[in-house]
Amino acid sequence: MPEKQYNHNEIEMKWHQRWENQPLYKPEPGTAKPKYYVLEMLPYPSGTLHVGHLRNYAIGDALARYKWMRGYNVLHPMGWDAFGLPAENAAIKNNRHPREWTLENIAAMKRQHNRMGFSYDWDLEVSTCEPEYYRWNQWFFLKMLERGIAYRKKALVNWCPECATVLANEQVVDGCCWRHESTPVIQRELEQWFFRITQYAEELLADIKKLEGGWPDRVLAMQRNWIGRSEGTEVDFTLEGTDTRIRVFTTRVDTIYGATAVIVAPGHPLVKGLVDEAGQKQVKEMLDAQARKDPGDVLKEGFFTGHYAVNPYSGGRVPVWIGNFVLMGYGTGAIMAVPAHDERDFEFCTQYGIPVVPVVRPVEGVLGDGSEAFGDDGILENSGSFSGLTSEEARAQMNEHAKAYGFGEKAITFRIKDWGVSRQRYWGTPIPVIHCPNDGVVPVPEDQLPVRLPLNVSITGTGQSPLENVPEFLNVKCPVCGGDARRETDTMDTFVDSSWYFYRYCDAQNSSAPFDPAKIAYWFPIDQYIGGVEHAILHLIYSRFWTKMMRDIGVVHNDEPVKRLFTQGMVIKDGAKMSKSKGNVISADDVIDKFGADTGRLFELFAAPPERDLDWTDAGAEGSYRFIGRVYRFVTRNVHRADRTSEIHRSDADKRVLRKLHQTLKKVTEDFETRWHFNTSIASVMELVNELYASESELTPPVIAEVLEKLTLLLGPFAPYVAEEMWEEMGRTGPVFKQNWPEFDEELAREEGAEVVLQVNGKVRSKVTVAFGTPKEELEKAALSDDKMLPFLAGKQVVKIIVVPDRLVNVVVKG
RNA sequence: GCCCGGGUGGCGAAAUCGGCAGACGCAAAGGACUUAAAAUCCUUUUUCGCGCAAGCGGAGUGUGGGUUCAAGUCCCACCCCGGGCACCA
Repeated sequence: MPEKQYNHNEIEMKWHQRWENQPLYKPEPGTAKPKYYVLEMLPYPSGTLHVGHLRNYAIGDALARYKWMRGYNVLHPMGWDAFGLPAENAAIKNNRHPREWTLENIAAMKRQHNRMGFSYDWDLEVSTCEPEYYRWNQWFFLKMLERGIAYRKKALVNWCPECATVLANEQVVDGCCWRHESTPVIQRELEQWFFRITQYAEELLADIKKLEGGWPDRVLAMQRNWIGRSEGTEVDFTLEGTDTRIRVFTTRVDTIYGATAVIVAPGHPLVKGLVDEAGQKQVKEMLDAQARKDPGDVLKEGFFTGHYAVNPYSGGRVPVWIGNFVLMGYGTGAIMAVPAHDERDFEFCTQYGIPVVPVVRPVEGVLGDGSEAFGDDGILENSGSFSGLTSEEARAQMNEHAKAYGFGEKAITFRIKDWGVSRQRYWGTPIPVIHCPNDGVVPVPEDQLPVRLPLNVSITGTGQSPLENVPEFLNVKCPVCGGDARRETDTMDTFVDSSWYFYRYCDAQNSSAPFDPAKIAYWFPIDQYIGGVEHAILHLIYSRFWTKMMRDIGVVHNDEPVKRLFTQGMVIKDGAKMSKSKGNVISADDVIDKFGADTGRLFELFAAPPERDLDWTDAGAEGSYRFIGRVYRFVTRNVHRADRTSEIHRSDADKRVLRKLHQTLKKVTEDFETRWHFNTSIASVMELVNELYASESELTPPVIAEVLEKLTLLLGPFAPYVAEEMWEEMGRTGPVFKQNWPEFDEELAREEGAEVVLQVNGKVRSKVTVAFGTPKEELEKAALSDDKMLPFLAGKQVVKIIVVPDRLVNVVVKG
């Protein structure tokens, strides 16, 4: 029978058409099978998928298919995050309504994903731009409002002039908006909605322990860093001649006798009362400069207020300064300056002639001899009754002291701040409250949810929320008093959407609750989440918070949403990250047209281990294409020879091929179970195919039958279209991923004999093949009498012989 | 500055527990098939030295030390690249 040439288009279109519009598989809740929830991070519908996305899904889908073949009950859903800004921008540009634009793009992306051959259950599709999704965002909002987790306050917030909206701290990158990397963020004082994520800071930090092993260390380190817990002391300095207290936060209360100034942030509430008009001006300039947060070194600047404060421990009198390097958003917004023991304070104080007073002597050395290092602990001196204590003892005692005398206490400070969720955009879930002149902030009653976005809105991109201009939306009756009231026009950050979308997947059609808790209890936590590292402190910290919040509300029972996280590497082109501005984006569509989805997927798994960055090269992809063609031709020209029932004794080639086959099965299975180094899995399948080509003519029918079947199953998770086609060529029916994963036979996989390396002083000189388990003495004897070994042993004294059975003999000689 | 990764042929990489460094692929060169080209198949390919050759020998995993019979792998110090955080008191 002649071989068939591999034509990716023909094969993929045929199966694509058969599979389209029907779920490839459906999860079966309630079976005895173990469950496996695998999920890739969801894309937003910009309409272009590139090979970076393809890689993300290729990893997830290979895993889903493998788990399915291993008999797991797999949940592998897909949905769409309707990111606000791209939708709004595109809508403005194309003069379209954002929601229409989004839905259209979602449809296009769905077709693309289908064409890539991914095994999603499309009945579970969730789009976060749908009113039904808004409903449950709003429902959660109201629950949080009841519990004080959602609250409103006037605050200095980050504002991106380009987006014309507020940004969360997590969305400010190098002082600029995360979407507009060259637009500096400015500070504005606005009335805003927040989620009290700080209430969970302690737990978010502590529970990182539960994620260790399942999440990459890098991500956990970033989260720890971001949460930024530090233990210290809050101490009140009294403003001289008044009762006013200036509270400072320090982690080094043991150095307080060396405090030679109190420095407050320019944004500190006390500043107004401390400085004159000229000073106010300076403060304002400082604030603006601080808001720009220019990356790099900012010069420390400040000025003396003319006031003094009293150190509660020493009774000493220190000047009160205003300093641009003190941040209102951290600690208490005021510090004590200890120039002898803090590098930053030193820099500031020496500049303005503020004295430097060392009070902690290093364990070795004399105080004031220059040996005291800035940050180091030591022994206290010149510190009143605390002198002589170690820094650690002193901190403990001084904390007690402050508490006893009522001027301070031990304090824990976090770097993470509450999550500002207000956005002045059209897009996003409307915040479900009403402002009434009589009743204040009134929640929208639950039975009136969802508050929908109006469709007759004009998107101008001028910066003001477009909702302000829609009277039908804006003007409502107060649910309490029935009088005229105003609807809230802020919408929620779309990171709210992505914080819990994976819960909704478990019960996507539920119209009476966000989801059925019983279904969550079955599927959660997510067994494997796959995505880019760029969400380490955005999406991944928000969704951890959201899970804990939902647990406290009582709708879920798990503490963490994701058991294992995998962060795949980026796809690089010509040494640079793909981006539109560089013009080096490889679109997934182009790859599929040229090489096919199978080749694209296979190459991306083969070219590098999945966690590492990977260089896209067309030449490399061609190699994977050739490989698929090589397999396909082998299968089609040999399929007629396959005969499982014929009884022919095995040739040497049979034995070789069977051994290689079972070694490959073992290797691929182990890679799936442990490391996910699919590059080596695929390399071993290539080795198998090379062996098949070398032995082709000598193979007997039963071995051909076994090898064709198992080779096809092996390729199923990586190249599903061609696997399906070959399965059909073999006269088999039913989707490949519904077959059982082929088990390997340890006996067949074993080499006939052990190849033992013979070394002299650690250098390989010869090799011998022996039966497995050959005793040490015999190996020694073989080594000492081996032809190639003899020249290196002649005239030398044998000092020692190391024997590792079945592996190696090392003869150590001297002289 | 602090915290994570990483550094191996011309290139992407492999070596999973301290035991043959460079699997597999790309690129390159040569050959077979072909009127020819493409496609395909086969061979060679870390590097240096010796040899007509099969082969033989030396060096080699960022640098310098160390542990060990044996180090890409473990320990110490350093250099370089990538990423994250950074007046966080």
